[in-house]
Amino acid sequence: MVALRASGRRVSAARRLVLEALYAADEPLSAEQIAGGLDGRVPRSDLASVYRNLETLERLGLVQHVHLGHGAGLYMRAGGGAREYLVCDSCGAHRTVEPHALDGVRRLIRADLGYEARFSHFPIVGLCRECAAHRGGG
Amino acid sequence: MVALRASGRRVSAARRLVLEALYAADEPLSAEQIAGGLDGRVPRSDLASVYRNLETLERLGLVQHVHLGHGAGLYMRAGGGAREYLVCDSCGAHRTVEPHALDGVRRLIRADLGYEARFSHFPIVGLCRECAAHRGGG
DNA sequence: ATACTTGCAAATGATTTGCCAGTGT
DNA sequence: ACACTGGCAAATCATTTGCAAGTAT
Repeated sequence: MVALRASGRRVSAARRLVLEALYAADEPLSAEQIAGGLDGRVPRSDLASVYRNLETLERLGLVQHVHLGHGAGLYMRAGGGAREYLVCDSCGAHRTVEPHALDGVRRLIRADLGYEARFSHFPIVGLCRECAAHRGGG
Repeated sequence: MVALRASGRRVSAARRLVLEALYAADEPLSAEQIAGGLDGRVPRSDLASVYRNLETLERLGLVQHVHLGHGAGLYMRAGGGAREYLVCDSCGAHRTVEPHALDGVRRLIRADLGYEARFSHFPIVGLCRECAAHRGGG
């Protein structure tokens, strides 16, 4: 909230709603879930406003989003609670890992390719151990 | 084409168009580019048909697609000519690498996380060497 | 001849934009 | 008071689907 005020933006009810939803969730949420419109509930904020606010908050570095597959983007708080994702191409399962679990991988990518890799926007896609065992290379 | 016939599908002009476009291109193409409708040209095949054919060809393993950012999916031939992608979050540049350039990374991911990673559907996103040098961690 | 395919139109899903009324500071 | 915001409707973009007519085998 401080960051919002500092940037000259206002702290409105709709923005509170977005931030509270993201801080309460232990999974990344779609814009529609954040609006409150899923599970047959009546949306507590307009979808368009949610998207606008997510964009604002993302620009301020308070929020980030991932694309786990072909569906809607999923939003989560940035910083402390952020996770990185692995999704299985075969069974569709997705699993989160703490950022430091990928530190070695990032280091190797930096050494091999000169890239400072982030796995926060797109997940690492592949075969999980079980599916790889069952189907081999795919 | 052989694979098409073998699967009971037909070899139509529209399918030839898709495959020829993908084999001729040295960059992955959007469905719209494949249809021929970009650059003010008149499409030579309907977009819906292109999408249907891309899906068919992808299911047969002849084609694959990537999402380099938020825009349309980009299609390329699978197998021999396929590349993997690195995109820079900061300058937007994207660069392709031969699949084996990521073998070491894949090996490490297998060892650390038990995943058989593929970087063919989503790129590795991060900061390229230049942007990392200019802006640090981001 | 028959099942697979196409083009065209309309539907869908996600996200964005225009506009005017409402509200935080 | 005034610029920033929210809600609502309509627009946009990428992709999918229904259907009748066309075509590869």
